[in-house]
Amino acid sequence: MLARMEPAELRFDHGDETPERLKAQLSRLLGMTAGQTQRVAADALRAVGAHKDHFVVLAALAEFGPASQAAVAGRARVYKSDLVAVLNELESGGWIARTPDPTDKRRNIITLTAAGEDRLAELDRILTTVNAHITAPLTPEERSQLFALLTRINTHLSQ
Amino acid sequence: MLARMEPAELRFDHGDETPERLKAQLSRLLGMTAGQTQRVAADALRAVGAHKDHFVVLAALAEFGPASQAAVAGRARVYKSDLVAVLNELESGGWIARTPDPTDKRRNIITLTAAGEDRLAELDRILTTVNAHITAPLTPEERSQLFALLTRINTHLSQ
DNA sequence: CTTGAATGGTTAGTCTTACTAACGTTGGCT
DNA sequence: AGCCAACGTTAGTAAGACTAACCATTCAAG
Repeated sequence: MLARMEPAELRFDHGDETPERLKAQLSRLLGMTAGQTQRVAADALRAVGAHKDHFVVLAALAEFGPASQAAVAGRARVYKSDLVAVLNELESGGWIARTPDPTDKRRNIITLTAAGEDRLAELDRILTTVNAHITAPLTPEERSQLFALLTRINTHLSQ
Repeated sequence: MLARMEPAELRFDHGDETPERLKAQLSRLLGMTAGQTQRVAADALRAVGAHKDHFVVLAALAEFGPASQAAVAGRARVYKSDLVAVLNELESGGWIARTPDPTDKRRNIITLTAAGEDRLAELDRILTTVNAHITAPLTPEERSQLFALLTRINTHLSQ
């Protein structure tokens, strides 16, 4: 039969081999497709030594300016405990600077460096390509349809 | 500010607090929405002491009949190493039986019990409810639209 | 036949990601 | 002065996805 076990293809439908009940589950289709896209995105970012938190944190800094780690954590939706490692990596890449806040000694001020802006542009470009690849089989209208449908579900499930 | 850190709301758009660049990423929207639905599904299943592999394995047995663990692993898309624990749980619930195959001493034959059919029906009912809840804000046409769009992407990303 | 390769079930372990808890320092409030 | 909350940091948990290796058995090829 087919008992090979490579990294698990996230193909939703394997035809005769897939139980019909599974083919009825939207949450399964959604999960597997999300898994595919995250794999593509993660691979593309890993190829340049980054991962998604790098992008998210750099974007938050670029759009809102220098901020404390707590503020960045809130905007980037990254746990403050996990942010520490991310900032360490970004700092050793020279993409951000971490300086103590003179007006509040508990805080660090995180600032995006010039190199950091370049890095963000690079990651942004990579992810734009990824998104284009993902939605390749869809027309522009279908893409915004999909975006709108997912947004409505997301909003709904956020109460 | 908003530095609260409960289980991370997977809301895609937090308005002013969300960097625009993130709002452009379909893969992020997809991932967060999938995360929401999986959380809802997992919670509902956990409430009756199950998780998604239980459903998937029971469904494979119901639709394809008794089979070896290897065959079940292939159909349910569960790693054979992880299947062991799943079958242990299902067995101690009385939902499946694991008997040695007389014609091939390497194999076990997994059969669904009558109680297992009931269990499958229960889990199926739960997940149907979950899917209805997830897609509550959509019209029936929109649901099949979403299903079709995701299917096309999924197929495309499976090569 | 016999021997080597492949299969089946199992155990163990890795890696990653999401998430929680606690701690020392500092600051705001009264 | 005293207390509580916020800040950054460290450590650790829990679950999921995945790999590797093992033994018993079966299969295929010479």
